[in-house]
This record gives sequence, structure tokens and C-alpha cells, in this order.
Amino acid sequence: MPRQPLYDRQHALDQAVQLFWEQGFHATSIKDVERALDMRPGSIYGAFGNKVRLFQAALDRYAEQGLAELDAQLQAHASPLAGLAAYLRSLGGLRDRQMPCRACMLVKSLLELNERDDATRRQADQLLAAMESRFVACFEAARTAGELSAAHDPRRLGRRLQAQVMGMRAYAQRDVDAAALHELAEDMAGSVETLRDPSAGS
Amino acid sequence: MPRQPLYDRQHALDQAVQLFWEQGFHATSIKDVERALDMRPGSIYGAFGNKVRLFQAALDRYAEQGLAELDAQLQAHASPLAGLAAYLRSLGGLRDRQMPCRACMLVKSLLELNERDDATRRQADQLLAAMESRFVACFEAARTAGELSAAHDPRRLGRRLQAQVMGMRAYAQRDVDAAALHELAEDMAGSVETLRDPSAGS
DNA sequence: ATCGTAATTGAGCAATCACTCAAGTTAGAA
DNA sequence: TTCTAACTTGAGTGATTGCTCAATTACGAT
Repeated sequence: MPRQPLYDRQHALDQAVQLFWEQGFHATSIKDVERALDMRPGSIYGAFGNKVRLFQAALDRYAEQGLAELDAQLQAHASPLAGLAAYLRSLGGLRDRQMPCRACMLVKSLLELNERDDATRRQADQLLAAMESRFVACFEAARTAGELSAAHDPRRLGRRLQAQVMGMRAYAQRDVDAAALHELAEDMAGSVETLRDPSAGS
Repeated sequence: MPRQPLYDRQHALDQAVQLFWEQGFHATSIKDVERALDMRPGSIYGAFGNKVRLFQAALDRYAEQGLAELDAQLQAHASPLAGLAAYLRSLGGLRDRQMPCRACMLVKSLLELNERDDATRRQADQLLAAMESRFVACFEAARTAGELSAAHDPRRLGRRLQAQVMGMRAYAQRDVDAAALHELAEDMAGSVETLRDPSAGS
């Protein structure tokens, strides 16, 4: 074992997430990556293979953190529906703190990449599917807990929730003020809370 | 008047819309444009200036057609709310016929472009704002017609509707089957119809 | 038919793209 | 300390980028 890399792989990946999230895949050059990661081309290619594989690794890392954020909101609330509503309301603050980008990196990638970058687009799709199935599982838990009437289809609700989140975060990318975004999030959170079965206890 | 151009400017612009809509701005090269428009570089630059201005002209044309589609749905229905619901349901068929792309070109541009292409991103934002104000005007018409209770805020409803449309069309870009998209559209259309004031006539 | 003007052509520009690799550097094993 | 294998460096690869322009073509007015 003659030598270990100088760079911190995790930290480098975080910088890559920030860069690609903000600029997208095609608008980001290797020169940009060199600056952001403070690494020379040889090291970058030695560590990550090529631009596509670096982007894919960044996508995975981004999705991992996104799922963790959702889980954090869900665990902070005893009721699944309340957790989802809280998650939606937290997205209303997207314009409050400063971020690399307001829109979801998975959605940005899904819309930017075409069949020429098929494998990467499929990856973004699968990561979004994982997010959606988390939503579905949440609605299923709400149903078994009696929060949700049996008339509702958890898969349909999960699908609709994901579409709403995609929409809110794309909307957040527009040049609107923070208050409007909070109102939008409030409206969407309210529609989730309205699902609560009035005949349910607690 | 010594000579008129051989190309049909309107037709060329339609080809450009199709190409940029499908591939996005950065992933489309002038070579691609030459092929799609069947024009040589000199003619392209003589007619449209440069790549950015061609893209901007394509954005305008796309938005013009998108607004026309919305207006067609609205005029086909006497009630504003029914018109909006029909519009949402029509978006459920995005995966049925073949198209250049299912997601909205304005949203794709808004998410793809960063501050380096600031003017173009602003243009996409303004075109989206025009679409949103059409939604708002529609809800206002519904309120004066007595379809909508005075408790609802048309601006908030318009904002939410736009976010939902953005979400549904981004979702349509995912690898899901057509039936799921119809269900999603049906759910969203239903939520618009639910706004109808039960104490209203007709 | 002739002319004048504008549209068209396509070879080719400098700049940038993703990427390579030989040379130099460094840390751990012996 | 010496050796060795992996990491780092940065000049440089060929391909592609958006774009230009002198030469050519073709239409409409005369």
C-alpha cells in the first residue's frame, strides 16, 4: 500500500453535486469541475472514470440526501399524513435559505437528458421511482393506521404527491417571491391533511 | 427586390421548436440545427442571428402555440372551471400520441438554463408568467360567474394550477405507462371541479 | 437579355470540449 | 534507508463547438 489519495472523496462528491445541481450536466465543463473540486484532470479521471460516471455518482449522492431529508420529516411526526404535510411545508422555504438550486436535481436531469444519455436518464428515473414508493408506503401506513379511508388508493396518492412536489420545486425555480412559495406549499400541505378520515380517532 | 429566401421561415421555426424542445439548448449543436432545418450555417445565421436568438424565437413560438391550446379548451366549454378541468384531462393523454417531448419546453428551459444564459431564462419565466395569469383570469371569471365561492383567492388558485401542470408534465417525462398519467390527470381535474360552489346554479 | 442585390454555400476560423499520459511526487512496506 | 506502487500534475491529444466570409447562385426589376 504505497500511497493514499490526498483528496477527500466524499467532500469532492459533495462539491460535484453542488456544481451539477446548479448548472446541469451539459452546461458544466470539466474545467468547471477542476475548479470546484480543486483537482487536476488526471486525478478526476483516476477517481471517477469520466464525466458521465462522476455525474451519476453525484446523482446517487443527491438522492440519498433527499431521501434522508424526507425520512427526517416523517420520523419527527407520529402520523404519516402529518409527516407528509410537514415535508411539503418545509419545501415552501426553498427560497428562504440560499441553495445551489431550488428545483430537484433528479427532475432537472430527467428533463435535460435525452436518449443520447439514456443510462443516466434511466438512473434519474429510478431514483425518482424510489422517492415515489416512499410516498406510497407512507399513504399505506396511514391507511393501516386508520388515518386514511379505505376508498383512497395509496399508489395514486403517492403518484399525485410526487407530481406535486416536482411541480412546486420547478415553480420555485421561477422568479417569484418567497411568500408566494409558502402559500403554494401551504395549499398543497392542506390538501394532504384534508385526506384525513373524519371518522378516525386521535 | 432582387431575391426572396428559399426557406419558409415559419416552417423552419417549427422544426427548431421540435429540435430544441426534444434535446434542450445545450445538448443541441448547430450541426443538429443544420440537419433539422435543412439549412447551411450562413443561411441560419443570416435568418436568425445566432444560436441563442434562434432558441429564443423557438421559445416564443412554442409558448404562442401552448396558449392557443389552452384557449381552445377554454372556449370549448361554457364554464371556466369545466374548461380548466378539460385542459388538465387533455394533458393526461401526453403519452398517447407521439410528441417531441412530454414535458413543457418552458419548464425544461427554466431548469436547464442558469445565470450564464440569464436573458433566455428570464424569457422562459415571463412566458410562464403569462400562462399563469391566464389561469388566474380564468378563476376570476369563475368567481364573477358564481361558480367559485368568494372565499377562494384566484391568484393562489392560478399559482397552484400552474405548479400542478408543471408537475404533471414533468412526471409525464418519467418512464410510466399511459394509464398512470390519465389517472393523475383525472385526480388533478377532479380537484379543480371540487372547487365549484355547491350553492351555485346551473 | 442584362444587371444589381440579396440569399446561399461550404470550407475553415479560433476556442473549447472531454480526455490522455509520460514524468514527477509521495507515502507505506521491507 | 531503499524500493515500489499508487497518486498528482499539466501540457497536449483529436474532435467538436459556435460562427464567419469570400465566392457563387438566382431572382426581380429594368
